[in-house]
Parts: sequence; C-alpha cells; structure tokens
Amino acid sequence: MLTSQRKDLILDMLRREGQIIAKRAAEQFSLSEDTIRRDLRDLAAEGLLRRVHGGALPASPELPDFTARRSVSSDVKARLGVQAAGLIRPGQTVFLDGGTSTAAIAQALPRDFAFTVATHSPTIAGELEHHPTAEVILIGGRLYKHSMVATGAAAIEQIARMRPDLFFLGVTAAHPARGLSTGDFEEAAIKRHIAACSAETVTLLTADKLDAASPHAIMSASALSCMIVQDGIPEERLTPYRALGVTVIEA
Amino acid sequence: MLTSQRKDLILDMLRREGQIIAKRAAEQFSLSEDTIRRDLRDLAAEGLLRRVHGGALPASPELPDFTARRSVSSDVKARLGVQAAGLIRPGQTVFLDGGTSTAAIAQALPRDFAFTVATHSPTIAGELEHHPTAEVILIGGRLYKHSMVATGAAAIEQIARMRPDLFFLGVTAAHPARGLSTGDFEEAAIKRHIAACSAETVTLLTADKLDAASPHAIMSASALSCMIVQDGIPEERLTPYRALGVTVIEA
DNA sequence: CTTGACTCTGCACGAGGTTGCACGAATATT
DNA sequence: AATATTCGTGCAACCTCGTGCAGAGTCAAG
Repeated sequence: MLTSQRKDLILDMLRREGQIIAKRAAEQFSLSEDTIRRDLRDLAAEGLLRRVHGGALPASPELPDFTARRSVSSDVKARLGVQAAGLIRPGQTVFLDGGTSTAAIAQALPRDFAFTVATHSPTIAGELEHHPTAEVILIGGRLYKHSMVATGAAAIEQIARMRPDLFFLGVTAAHPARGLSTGDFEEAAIKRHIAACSAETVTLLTADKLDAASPHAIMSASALSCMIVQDGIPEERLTPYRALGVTVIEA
Repeated sequence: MLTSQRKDLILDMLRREGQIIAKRAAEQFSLSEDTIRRDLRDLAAEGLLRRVHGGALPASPELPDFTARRSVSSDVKARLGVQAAGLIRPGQTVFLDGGTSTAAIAQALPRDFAFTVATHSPTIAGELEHHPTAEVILIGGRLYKHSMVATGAAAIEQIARMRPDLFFLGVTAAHPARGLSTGDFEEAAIKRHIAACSAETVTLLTADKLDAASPHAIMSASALSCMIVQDGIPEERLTPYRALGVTVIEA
C-alpha cells in the first residue's frame, strides 16, 4: 500500500470513528506503531487532525456555539419578529430560515388564522410545537450542527418542490453593493436556493448587520422584497437599499 | 479511550449535568478516582471548571436550563436509554423514533466514537445539537404535532432511501400475541416503514407498556431483535417474548 | 549494470506521560 | 469530638513518544 493511500485511510477512519488509536491502527495496517505515529505527525502538521497522547482526534473541535448566540435573543429581535409576522396573510405558505432572528418570528406568528410554515431548522420546528393553527412542513437533510439547519442534496431537493409565498431569510450581514452574506458556504447556497424558490424574500436586520459583509455571498440585496430593520437607524443608511427597490420597514 | 477524549467527556458531562462527582465519574469510566481527580485538576488549571471537594462545578455561573430539562425524563427511562445507547457500535447508522423513551437514548448516546443518527423528530434532532461525534440526518415531511414527528409521503420516501443498522422504536404497548402498537394510525404506518427499512429493530419498554395493546398495530413482536425492559419484571412475563426470538435485556 | 540519493520502514533506547496504589493530611458529616 | 470521605503526593509499572540508525526498496543519472 502506498503511504499517501494509508494516510487517506487514516483520515477516513478518523471521520468514521471520531478517533484514531495509534496501537489499533498499527494492527489494522500490520505496520509498526512508529510508522503510524509518523503518519499522524505529518497529518497533524497539515492541520488535518489533532495529535493527542495515544492517537489522534479530529482537527476542528467545534465551531463557536449557536446556543451562546441564541441566549443573546434581545428585545430588538423580538420587535423585528413581531413586525415580520405581521406580513403573513391567511392561507399563505412561509419559509422560515434557521437562526435567532427567525426564531423571534416563530414566537410572534399569528395565532388567529391558519397558514403553513416550512423550515429546515429543527429548532424552529420545535418552537411551533404548540402553535394552534400553523401547519408545519419540516425539510430534512444532513444536519449542519453549527447553525442547526438541514443541508445537502436531500434538503435542496425537497425545497425545490415548494413555492413559498414568503421566505424569511436570516443573514449575518447586508451591504448595498456586496449584497447579503453569511459565514458559511453551504448555508449561503441553501439560502440562495430557498430564495430562488420563493415568491418574495424578507430579511430581518439589527443595526450591527447593516452595511457589513461576511465571507459568503447569498445574493444581491435587490433580490429582496422587504427588509425589516431596527428603529433609529439614520435615514441616509437606508436610502441605498430603497434605491435598489427594497421596501424598508422600521420596527 | 484516549486521555484527552476523556477530558472532553468530563467537560461535556459537566455541561449536561451541572456537576461532576469524582467517584461516579470514576465508575463511569472504569478508572480509579485518582485519575479522575488528576483530570479535574488539569482542567481546573486550564480554567475550564472549578474544583470543589468531591468533584467539580462549572467555571462560569450556570445557565438555569439544565436541571429543569433533566427532571423531565424519569430515572427508569434514563436507565433504559443508557442500555439502548450501549448497543450502538462505531460507524453504525441508527434511526431514532420520536418520543420520550428515544429522547432518553439521545441523551445517553456514546460520545467517544462517531456514528450517524437519523430521526424524523425535530425534538430529538435538537437534543443532538451539542453531540460532538454524531452525524445527524433529519427526515423531513409534514409535521405531526401531536407526537412531533415528520410524516407523510415525503417522509416515507426519504426513509425508504436509508438502511439503518438499528432502529430504536417507540411504542405505547407491546403484547406477545397482539404485537407492538401505538395510538395513531399514521404514526403506526411510519414506524412500520422504518422498521422494514432497518436491519434490526429495538424497543424500550417500561413496565406499564408490557402486555398491553393500543388501537393501531405496528408489527408483530417477533419482528424485534431486542427489547429493553425495566428491571424487576417477573420472569414469566418475559418468557413469551423470548419464545418469539426476541432478545430481552433488563435495565 | 552500477552507483548514489532518496524514501519508507522497523528496531533500539532514553525521555516522558499515564495509571493505580499506599499513606498521611485535609475536609465533610454525624 | 469522632468518624468517614476525599485529597495530594510519592512511587512503581506500564505505555507512548521522539530520535537516531540501519536495511530494503525506488529512481534516475552515469
């Protein structure tokens, strides 16, 4: 077996089992532990795993946490959520993105008429457990734990079969020229896909997200129907968005 | 198990339970208390926890969330869950049904190796948000709010594409002659479908569910590979199931 | 074909990490 | 105050690590 082949297998094993034990790997390949240790050292140098006494563990321990962000759920977001929920009409189908802003919408959803909510976030779905009139469609797929949304081909496929009237999009940044963006490539792709399937897209923005940009672009700001921003933002920061044809609502 | 992995697990346990008791942790890892104490000392030196007589507490003041959450699931179910989680092997794919019994499994899932969990319950998916090594596949569909699981053609279709090694089935009743049953027609159908796709099916039964029947039959008890029942049930109530070829584990 | 440079591998050895045990000190519990 | 846990330390046994070294295999130039 080629050395590089063996290294691939080691990484494979690490992905499968979440750990490498040098001794066991040596047995498995019928090689000395020395060789395995050398492999592990090389792979660790490339940043592909983390070396620990006795073997190795996956490189990226965890992305910074979602719960931490969730607890920051503020008064501002609640107000934005109420405003957003007000856009929904009886009988419509709305798609809720994952994230704290859209969770605020879920909590504010109208309880006096029926409509359908689709979401790829189990967290959002859970919020709706006790909602009396909302029909909930859960989109499945490989769960991306960082932001707790279903992703991948399966999710894309299920979304493609829908035509939501409204999509409430969560973003980490919005910029008149650089568009809407988020921190993760895969997330950006799925958000773009949902927006493409939806009749209208609406996003909620706190002041810190306005006129900022994150690594992965979702789409142009002009593709939005409406953005709901927090109250008290100077008018001149909003006009560029209005110029793009976006309805800006202050809450 | 690797030492650094154990330290991660200790921190994890601390997050989940709000405390570490050295003695109990030692039993859990089958190691001497000395080793655990040494771990705790190391972790305390890194500022990741606070050392106290008898164990350790979180470094930062706790979120009020945990105790409330844990008290929901009864002691019996927690024991059944631990036993069930012990059946999982590295690299396997397991399907978790919705319900409180399977939620107990989710909480007890092994954290020291990687495997894949599929579920049609957003609640269960949420439980796994902070699981370090589990890959989670969410099955989508129309959400059935009564039991919070995805149902309907879309769910059936996604499930049909999978071949889980293990299915942890939730039921409301089991009977040697009348089989496994539950309270809802649609639920029964989807449970039957998942079981048909899975290599083995396992169910968890508290005493009150044993030798009972609910309105909608899922399948014959003989289709089970294994049932995990609470401890202290008279042997003569278990033999009929054993006669059907079911492995009965007491927990 | 030979030679020399290079890589990969296993072995030997010393250094250092990990664990369980023993013992006396420190700390709860009654 | 008496008793029972728990703690920290030193120690021995064992495991793992890194390094240097030698043998085997590969490759290309001479």
